[in-house]
Amino acid sequence: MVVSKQLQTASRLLAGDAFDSRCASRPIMDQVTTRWGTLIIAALITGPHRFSALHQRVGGISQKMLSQNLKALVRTGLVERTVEPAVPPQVTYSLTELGESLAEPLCALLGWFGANTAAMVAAQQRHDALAPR
Amino acid sequence: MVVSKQLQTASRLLAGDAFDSRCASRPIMDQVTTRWGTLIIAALITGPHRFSALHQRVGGISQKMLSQNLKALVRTGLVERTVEPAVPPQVTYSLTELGESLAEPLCALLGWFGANTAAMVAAQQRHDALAPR
DNA sequence: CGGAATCCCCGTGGATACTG
DNA sequence: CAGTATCCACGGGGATTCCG
Repeated sequence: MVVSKQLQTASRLLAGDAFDSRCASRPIMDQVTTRWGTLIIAALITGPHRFSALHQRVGGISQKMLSQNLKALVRTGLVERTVEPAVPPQVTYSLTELGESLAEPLCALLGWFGANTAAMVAAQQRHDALAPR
Repeated sequence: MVVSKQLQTASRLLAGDAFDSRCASRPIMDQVTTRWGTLIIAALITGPHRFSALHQRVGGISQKMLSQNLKALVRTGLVERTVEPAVPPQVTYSLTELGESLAEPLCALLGWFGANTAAMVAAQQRHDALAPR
């Protein structure tokens, strides 16, 4: 494979990092790559969203998980929370610069999933057919 | 932002997909982006690995989780399991072509984490300093 | 509207021990 | 060596209710 060349170098950069269980990136990675983190970031790419807008957009998430994840993302500096004093209260979430820079590779990943999900589902079915029960 | 242009189009491709809670990609994404999935794939980029090698390399993972994740990844068609008849038994795991194509965007993401973890940790500390307790 | 708080359940995931 | 099996604890995460 041609790609493996670049990939090997890329992975070596991480060898002493991400694979170490006591690495600082672990908890952060967990937070972002967790089920909802990815989708929330992705949802914010198109621009600022209000709480309820996100709630609808992400689909399937509970308010609890949404607010929880948002808080964590704000803390990590990926998302910015903006409160506009008004009645009723109006809160807007948007990506910080850091968050936008994350969105790039993240989008690539999501794009890959969009393109290859069908193949993977097929693989699963093939696999299940061979190993009944 | 200049990037937001491309990102918007990219995310729109997913709008009807990944954000729908009943989308087929959800469970698969969960499986890959789960805590260990990412690292296992990444570990396999440098080439085939045996079970125990992976166990050491990933660092912090239990055999249970490793074998469990590997089984799932094999089922999804991302990883191939090769048994060489020998005593003692010798099993090797390697990426399939599909798995390698996934590794590309995944590596980009891991690379981003490697480069930006420091900034995020700093952001967290800043945040925590402001909100005592 | 945008959450915080409480309750509760079930799955994830670790430790340990056993098998082929 | 490469797993599988069993037990068990913790916390992720959903539903509901209440607050500013």
